[in-house]
Amino acid sequence: MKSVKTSERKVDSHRWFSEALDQYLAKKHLKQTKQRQAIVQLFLELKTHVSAEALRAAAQGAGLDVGLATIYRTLNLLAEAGLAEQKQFGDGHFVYEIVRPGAHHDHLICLDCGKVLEFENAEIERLQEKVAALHEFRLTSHRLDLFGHCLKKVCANRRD
Amino acid sequence: MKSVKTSERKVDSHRWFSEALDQYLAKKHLKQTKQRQAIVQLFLELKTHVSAEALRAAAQGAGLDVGLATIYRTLNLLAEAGLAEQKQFGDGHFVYEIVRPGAHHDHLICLDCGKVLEFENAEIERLQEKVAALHEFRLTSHRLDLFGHCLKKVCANRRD
DNA sequence: GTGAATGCAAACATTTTGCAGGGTG
DNA sequence: CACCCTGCAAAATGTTTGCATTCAC
Repeated sequence: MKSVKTSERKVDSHRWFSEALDQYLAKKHLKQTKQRQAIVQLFLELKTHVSAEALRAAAQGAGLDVGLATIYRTLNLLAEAGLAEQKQFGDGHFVYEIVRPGAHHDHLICLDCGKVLEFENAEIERLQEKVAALHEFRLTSHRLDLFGHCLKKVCANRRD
Repeated sequence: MKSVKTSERKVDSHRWFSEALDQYLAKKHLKQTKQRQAIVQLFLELKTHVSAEALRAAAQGAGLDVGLATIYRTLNLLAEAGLAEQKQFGDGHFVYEIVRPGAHHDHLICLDCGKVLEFENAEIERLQEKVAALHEFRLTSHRLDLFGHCLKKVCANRRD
């Protein structure tokens, strides 16, 4: 069994996404376009908590000129396809995040440097189900954000 | 030891809030006004997850004509004073909630009828601290929202 | 009487929508 | 060649701000 080259493996790690998208587009009789591909590509590269503005900036940096409206439309499309999730942290604007099937995580946010770490905790999730059952709820999703200060030296604006 | 009358007890249950606000206003050399008192009163009566719009409607229902700007300014004042918290559930607009000292709770939100239940779970909070410690974070706050469908008959739009 | 609060309207920031023209299946 | 997609600009939404007037201390 031979190992694949790094460049190929990187492509592979995104392939499932493109395939899932193609499938969705076909099912809905929607079309593949240059802009859509570019946005998706950039979205996959930036990979975490991307805002529409950040994507537009990235697109311009890559020499592409994509309208903001198209970016919003594409992100909403991805959200409808279940491939991305719209989130909002403290302030009032949206960021988008790739949804990997079966992979859920929560967030740990540094109030000093704005860094966002992801974590998973099965026990917390189990307790959430317990709480929901107690109140006669059937859970479909949840959001858990922990806010605080990261104590590492790397924090750009640490207060000590 | 005599029991107080219900009406008195209700006033009492809000008194700490008004006193804390008075104290804050005095400290900051700010003023007490008719509108501020009215908004705070309505806020306390509506008590959970109030939007600026809802407060304006309540004010109009009570015969008062308060500008939306004043409502926003008052709510932001309460937030600065640490007496209210600005939150956002799924959609992109703010709701405000009274902060009782030392009383924290999380939310259970029905996606069908929009109802919001509050709950507390000490064990989940303990696990959060554990997660934070693991990543070298000092927590200052958190947000946990559970989304789902309430299974009770009372849900206005239940899907079954 | 000084400085803060109000109401209105205009400004703002972010996201959505309508429309004419261009591109994809 | 039908229909979707794009880009632009205008609209919509929710919140904030500037300014003249009114009000609380």
